[in-house]
Amino acid sequence: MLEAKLEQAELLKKILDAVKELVTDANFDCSDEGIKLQAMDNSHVALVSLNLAKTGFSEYRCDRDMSLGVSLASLQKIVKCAGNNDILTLRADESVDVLALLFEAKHADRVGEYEMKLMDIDQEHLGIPDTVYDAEIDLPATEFARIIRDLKELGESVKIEVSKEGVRFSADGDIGTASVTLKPTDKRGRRPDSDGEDSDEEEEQEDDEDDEAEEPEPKEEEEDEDGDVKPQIAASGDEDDDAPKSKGGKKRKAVADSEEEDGADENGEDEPSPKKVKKESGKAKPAKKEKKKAASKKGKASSASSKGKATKGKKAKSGDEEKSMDVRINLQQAVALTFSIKYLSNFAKSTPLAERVHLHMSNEVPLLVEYAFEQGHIRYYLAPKLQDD
Amino acid sequence: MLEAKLEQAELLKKILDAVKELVTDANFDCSDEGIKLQAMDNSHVALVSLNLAKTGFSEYRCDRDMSLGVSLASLQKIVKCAGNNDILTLRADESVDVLALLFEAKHADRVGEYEMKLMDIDQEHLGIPDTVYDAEIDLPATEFARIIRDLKELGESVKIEVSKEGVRFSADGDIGTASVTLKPTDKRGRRPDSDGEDSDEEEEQEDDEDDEAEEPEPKEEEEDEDGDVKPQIAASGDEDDDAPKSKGGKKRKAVADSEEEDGADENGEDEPSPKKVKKESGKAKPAKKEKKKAASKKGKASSASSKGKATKGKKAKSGDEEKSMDVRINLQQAVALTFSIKYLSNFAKSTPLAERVHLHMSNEVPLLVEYAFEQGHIRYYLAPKLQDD
DNA sequence: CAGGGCACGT
DNA sequence: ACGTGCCCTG
Repeated sequence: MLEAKLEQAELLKKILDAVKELVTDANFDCSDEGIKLQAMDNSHVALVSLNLAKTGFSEYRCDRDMSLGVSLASLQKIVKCAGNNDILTLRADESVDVLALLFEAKHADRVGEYEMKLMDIDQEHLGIPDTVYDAEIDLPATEFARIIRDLKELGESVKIEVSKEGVRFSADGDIGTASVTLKPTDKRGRRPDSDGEDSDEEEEQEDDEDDEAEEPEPKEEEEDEDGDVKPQIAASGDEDDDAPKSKGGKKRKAVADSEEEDGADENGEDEPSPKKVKKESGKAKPAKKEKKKAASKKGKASSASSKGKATKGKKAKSGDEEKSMDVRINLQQAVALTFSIKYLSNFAKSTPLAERVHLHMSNEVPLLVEYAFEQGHIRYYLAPKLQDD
Repeated sequence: MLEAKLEQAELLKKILDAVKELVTDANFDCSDEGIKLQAMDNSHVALVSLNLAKTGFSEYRCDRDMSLGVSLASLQKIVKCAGNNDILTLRADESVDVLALLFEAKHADRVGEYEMKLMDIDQEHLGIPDTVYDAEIDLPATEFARIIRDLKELGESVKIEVSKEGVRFSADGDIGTASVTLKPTDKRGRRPDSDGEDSDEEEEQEDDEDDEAEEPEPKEEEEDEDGDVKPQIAASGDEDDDAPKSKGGKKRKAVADSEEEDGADENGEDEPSPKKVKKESGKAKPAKKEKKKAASKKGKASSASSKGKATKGKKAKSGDEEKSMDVRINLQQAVALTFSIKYLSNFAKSTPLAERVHLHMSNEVPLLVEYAFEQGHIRYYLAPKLQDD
């Protein structure tokens, strides 16, 4: 029996928008860790890996591992029936032949119940090799999307070159050549913008304990970002992509942290309670509600924007890194790889899911493009083209 | 070697939007005067003449005249990769087989470098005959666009009739007939602020100072407007690029005259126009405020205003008249001509480039439609249809 | 001014 | 699916 409650149906909408063109049918693998989806794209060139952590749900229960074979198009049709701010509950029983979806408007008095037939999909669960990446680039997702969109006009392949000086995306085609160069923002983790906001909140220390102090370090905030994070990121990219083991501090903090803290503060409330209100002031999740009214019309927005501000309380750094326009490059070794723009363009459809995107590259190895969000992440892998000239 | 820097990439975007449907490939003729483009439209019916003055660039250098054969579609693709506010630099070396474009975001750290292959286009450089136009109409570009757009729905041809009373655009087709009449705004530039939309040509009875009686002014203004003001309208069309030859002759009235007047305003008048001075003062004072308000509401406004000073550097008043919603008609002789709406509709794509458009007409002679902006202008020429019934 | 949503049309 | 135009918001 699976029962998972998502506070905002919008998340699922965005995920489906992001992935549906790459993958039309896939298994949602549910375990007590959360829900994962892993699949090759239809042309078997790229790999998509979605992870929704248990902690990303306001309620989560999965008695037994189960694989739900879903037609993404069908699921999308149904999910579109939910309001962006509806509370979405997924439910499946042992039979695994049907997925029930429940949409509840926040103000109640409107309930949608849907059932979707499931299908059998034989899933080739390919392990993703552990890789230590030579270059990691952390940039605004919109910037990445823009570059890819632009270059797509001129050619079919992008060459991505990373060096100390910056990242250079280039393409050429019939009409000419193009290149866009991004210079890294100041090396240090310093964020140029006003981090003042985050200060207002409570314990930044808290995260330490969550982290398990795997990395003993004094000034975690900036450090982890620039310094120690990269190995972790790579590590987390292993086959089960988010193995609970030694996950990167950064992600964990952003997600688990907030959740746990939530519970801690209020003694593990799973559901909305009056007290929550108080917490909300500081919390990320709550903030969304506020947003909602504003967002109601727009439909989108809330998550990302609220994140930046609302999240700040906890990991100041996490909030910051999410919102800034910085370009960060972490480089072990210069890298130059060529990829099919078409796929990158598809990956970029995940832009609405996160403020920033992380590119991980090593020569000769598939590129990893990651969009991390509060409840989990989407990762894409794409093998480079051979001719890197 | 050509190197030209445009402060706002947006200008080039707009130009390409405006022209690309009429002309798909054309030579950009670069000289130390600036950059010009002249071409027949694809069906060889209309003529397009673009002029970007050297002074329109924040930096301009052209050692040697050169003709860059450009595919406008390709150029547009590339220019779309620039942000509207990016600084755009065009560069071409002697080889003239490639045009380099550099886009720099104002805040830096993002640089786009593009190269476009050039082509050989044998250009028939047709001289544009000097013409003294019998009728000149100066009206808001949006108004013109609106009329053309509306009439296009009903027929394929527009008849444009200009008389003392105003301009009348009419068309007819299967479903019926249509006509829009614009009455010239009150002589001295009075403008009713209350005009609702551009759509309706308001037949204001504002002959008097209805707007703001606050300004009691001598009648002479009106007359002089009628009498000698028209030259001013012409004046806004700067010295002509298109027909550099013998402007002296017939053109003198429309063009040369205006030039002189320019000077006249500043110092002494070359030609008798005693009232002129007075007129200016009159104009300047009363209506100004109102107009401004109206313009702001429209939203576009500002940009073109600069033209006034850049182009002519005349009085402040000129700036004012540029942004107003006034319709000015300068008439030597009544004119009635018929044109293909399709072309006018294409010309109207230049609307984003300027607040106002100037129509110059004489019987039996091609219509000249001009959009003047800070950095230069675009002119279109279109021969009338024969049946002027 | 830029970005994002939305409805539209190709 | 994608590009476009329009409107609104930050």
